[in-house]
Amino acid sequence: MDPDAVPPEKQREVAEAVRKALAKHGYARLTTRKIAAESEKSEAGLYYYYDSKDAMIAAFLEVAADFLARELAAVDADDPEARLRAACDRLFVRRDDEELRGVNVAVMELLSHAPYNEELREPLRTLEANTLESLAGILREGIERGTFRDVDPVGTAAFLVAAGNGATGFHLALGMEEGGEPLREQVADYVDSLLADGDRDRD
Amino acid sequence: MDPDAVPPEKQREVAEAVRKALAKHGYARLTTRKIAAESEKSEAGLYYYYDSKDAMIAAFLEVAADFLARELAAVDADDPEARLRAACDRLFVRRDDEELRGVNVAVMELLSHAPYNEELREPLRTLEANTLESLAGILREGIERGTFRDVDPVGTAAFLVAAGNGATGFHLALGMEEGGEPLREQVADYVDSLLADGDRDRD
DNA sequence: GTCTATACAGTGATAGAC
DNA sequence: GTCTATCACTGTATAGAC
Repeated sequence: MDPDAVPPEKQREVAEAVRKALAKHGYARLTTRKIAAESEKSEAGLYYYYDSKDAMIAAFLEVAADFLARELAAVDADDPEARLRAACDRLFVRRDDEELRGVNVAVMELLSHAPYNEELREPLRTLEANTLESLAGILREGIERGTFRDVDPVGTAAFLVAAGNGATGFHLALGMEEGGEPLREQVADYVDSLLADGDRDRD
Repeated sequence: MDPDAVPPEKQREVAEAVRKALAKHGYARLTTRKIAAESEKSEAGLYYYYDSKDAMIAAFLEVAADFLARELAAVDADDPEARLRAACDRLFVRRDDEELRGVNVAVMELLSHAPYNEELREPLRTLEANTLESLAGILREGIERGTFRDVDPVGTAAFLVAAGNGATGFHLALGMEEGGEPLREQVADYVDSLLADGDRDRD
């Protein structure tokens, strides 16, 4: 079936099953059987809506991207500095947040496999590009208002996204505890370094 | 066979075959047949030295960790700032470096799968811990000498490692071009922000 | 639409010849 | 030590009943 023809309710169901299966087994060990086990449907039932396993995963990525975009957009502070800090807070996922943790690690595994899987590459790019653009937008506004120094908004946003993704691998996937609760201090420090000179207070 | 009993020459051969196979197919699609195809041996030949596919991958990780550790230690500048910049240069792999690119993306994929694979977790932790300790050592020395501000060496090193890993996923695996050649400007800027106040020059 | 049953290819790993 | 042949199993995807 054409992915766009799948009823939204069914897409959400499949995406949720894929999410649970990924959190339990990881992408490299993901099978259609395991997806079905997390769903109300049988394997064949899943194939009624999706033509392949990859299509099911792509459906999950689409839902995840929407979710993340909504979360980043929901920060309603007016101050660009506060908005950037809130966005970072969301990007650097806490160890105890079971659900986000599973999703973020799964996205990292899919992302690392993107060079070998054309079908998943585009949805992953979209997800990352959304996040990047959210941060870049906040930075752009802050630069205009004089809150931030005159940095490259997109490059700086990319640096933060990369650090967030890497922290997911380092702290959540590998379980490395170095640097305490995922780099919150370092991120705060980095955001400090972006502030316009007048606004900066460092001890 | 006990992994420690494998002759070093044979381990290097298998590790090299695993590296090539990973670069071509990624971890999720890695098979013992594909490893054998990149080696001079047959599948059964590989099993003479290693008891399982995971053991072959662990052998690759061990070799990769040694290689990376040697490269980071080889930076022979005396100045901590120069050493940190050289280490970052190595951590943020360039798009055109085919070989390192393959290795780094492969390590990222394995790392993201670590929660689901006990056998690979420890070698991966060792690899990352080595890198972390290299950077932390440089930072510690620089702080003592007054080159760097009094930051947390391990936390700061973790932030840099995370950013480097994330950049691998973002730029090398996904092929996102945002921020130009993998974040070199942003990294340089971040290192600037670590310099002790007296040493800093910003425009 | 959803199921059970199944086709058919490929998987990790082993046996046994050389 | 290294090979060819092979095993038992699991993988994705489809057929056809309901």
